Amino acid sequence: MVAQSVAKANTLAQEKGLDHVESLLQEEAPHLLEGRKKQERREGLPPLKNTEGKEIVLRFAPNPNGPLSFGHARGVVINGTYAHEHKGTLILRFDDTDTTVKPPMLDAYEIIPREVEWLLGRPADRIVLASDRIPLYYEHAERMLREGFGYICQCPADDFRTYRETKQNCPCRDKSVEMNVDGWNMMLDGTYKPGDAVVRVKTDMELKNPALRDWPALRIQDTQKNPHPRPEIGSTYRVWPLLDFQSAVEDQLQGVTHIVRGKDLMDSTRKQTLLYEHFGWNYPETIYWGRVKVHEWGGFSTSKMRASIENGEYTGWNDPRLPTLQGLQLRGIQAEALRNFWIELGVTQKDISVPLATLFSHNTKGIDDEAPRLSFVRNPVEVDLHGEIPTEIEIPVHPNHESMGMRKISMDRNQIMIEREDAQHSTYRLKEFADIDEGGQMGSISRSDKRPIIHWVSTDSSSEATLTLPLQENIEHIQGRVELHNYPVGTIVQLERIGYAIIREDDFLLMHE
RNA sequence: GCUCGUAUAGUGUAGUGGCCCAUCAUAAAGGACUCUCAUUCCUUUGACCCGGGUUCAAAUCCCGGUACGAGCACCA
Repeated sequence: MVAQSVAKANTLAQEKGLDHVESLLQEEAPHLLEGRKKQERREGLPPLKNTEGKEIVLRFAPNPNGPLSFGHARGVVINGTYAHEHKGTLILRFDDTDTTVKPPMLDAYEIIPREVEWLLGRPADRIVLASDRIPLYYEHAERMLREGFGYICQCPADDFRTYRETKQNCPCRDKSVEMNVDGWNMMLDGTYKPGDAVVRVKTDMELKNPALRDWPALRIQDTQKNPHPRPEIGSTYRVWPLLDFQSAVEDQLQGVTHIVRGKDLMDSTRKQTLLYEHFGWNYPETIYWGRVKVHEWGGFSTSKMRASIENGEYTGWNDPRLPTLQGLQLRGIQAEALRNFWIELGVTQKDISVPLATLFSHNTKGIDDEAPRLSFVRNPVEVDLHGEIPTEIEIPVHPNHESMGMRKISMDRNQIMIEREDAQHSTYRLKEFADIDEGGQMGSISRSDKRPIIHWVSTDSSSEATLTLPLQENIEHIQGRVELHNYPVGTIVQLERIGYAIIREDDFLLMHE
């Protein structure tokens, strides 16, 4: 029956078109047509679930062990954009609870908020430092012990690994509340040394996912040897929460409603959800993104970069070869380009690899209209001109915007410089000036044929200059001549037929084509 | 090994059972405009991982395979 009617409808649609069927339906059963509107392509970020009737709170939580990098920008942009779209709150939280493996960098506490503001065009709504909130985490740890869903484990890490793998309960698991409280105090007062004891969350050793079995929540660090870099914290605390515990408790304390994080933290979500169940809390709505690799950059990590900078491989965090926000900023990448780039990639869980060209194309859109044109001649060759050479030539600053005025070029010496490669041509046209015939003989002022158009500088109106190309591993410097200008350092210009570049103290830094 | 996740044009992305011989961007190729290899505009090329199943109907749901990635740290 159904099959027959559907077949009939389909033939009808094929013969007379879909519109015909629709009009028939319109007459016979208009209610079926509702909600059948052609779906528009979704723009921007996927909608957040579960947003009704509450103030939306998101957070971006980096380890302040260095300035922000390209990858961090995703966290800032996605969380910041969601917060903005929902008129909600963006928290910038420093997860600075490790003083040994990835110790925080003091400067980062100042730098990161500025970088977030640059990237979003507005500051984070609230800044939270985990290291300021240790007593709060202690309170929750104690509650965990008193209510029996946490315990002090004194097994060596290796032993516990075996228990986890073989689904055996660790002997410490059955300690009484009193023993656990005693153990906790011994962790706090220094009786236990780093490695002697940890606080674990009691989950279930039979859990299918080994990562979730009685996971560690707090441990002891030697803060005499490795003090926290913040002077006000220093060696104050010996017991420190691990990420999963600190983050989970802090999200609850801050009223975080939505978490957007990398899918490498999926098991963290599960661990933390188990903890939330113990506490009787509701875990925030969580979405994930996959790994992003940039084709041109290998695997940089903050700690690796820090080491490479310290041993002199790079000039600093703002080295243009580095995928740091500072490096990118120095290369003339606009915050808006970064925002558009990350929003376009969205929040899929796919692991992706993107070419830098995608970022550059966003950047070009933002800078082209305002970038004055300038001629830079690489490997210059002198050419003496003959004929009736005007003493001054005017060229527009920007071909699409007359309002940006003219560049005046003085030709007193009748000598120009062109690129060695262009000098191969026997005849050519000097852009915005005149045709040149063999031997530097000046020809027609108006364009007379299809000879190649090349850029050039007047020897009088140009100066020595260096163009710097930041490549993957090394930096290339090209000597040349640039036409005289008085743009300040930091101006983004377009070097004709080369690409966009940013003016620095001593050179031009090529950004991209 | 155990556990979890993802698979749509070269690269990203839209799509949640009929609107889809599949969207948009970027890249590539060609063209228009232009005294730049820029900008802008136009055109073309190009994809649902494989195999089963469910269904009248599958990119979409289910199962299996394959590939890739992640977690199993007293790092974040």
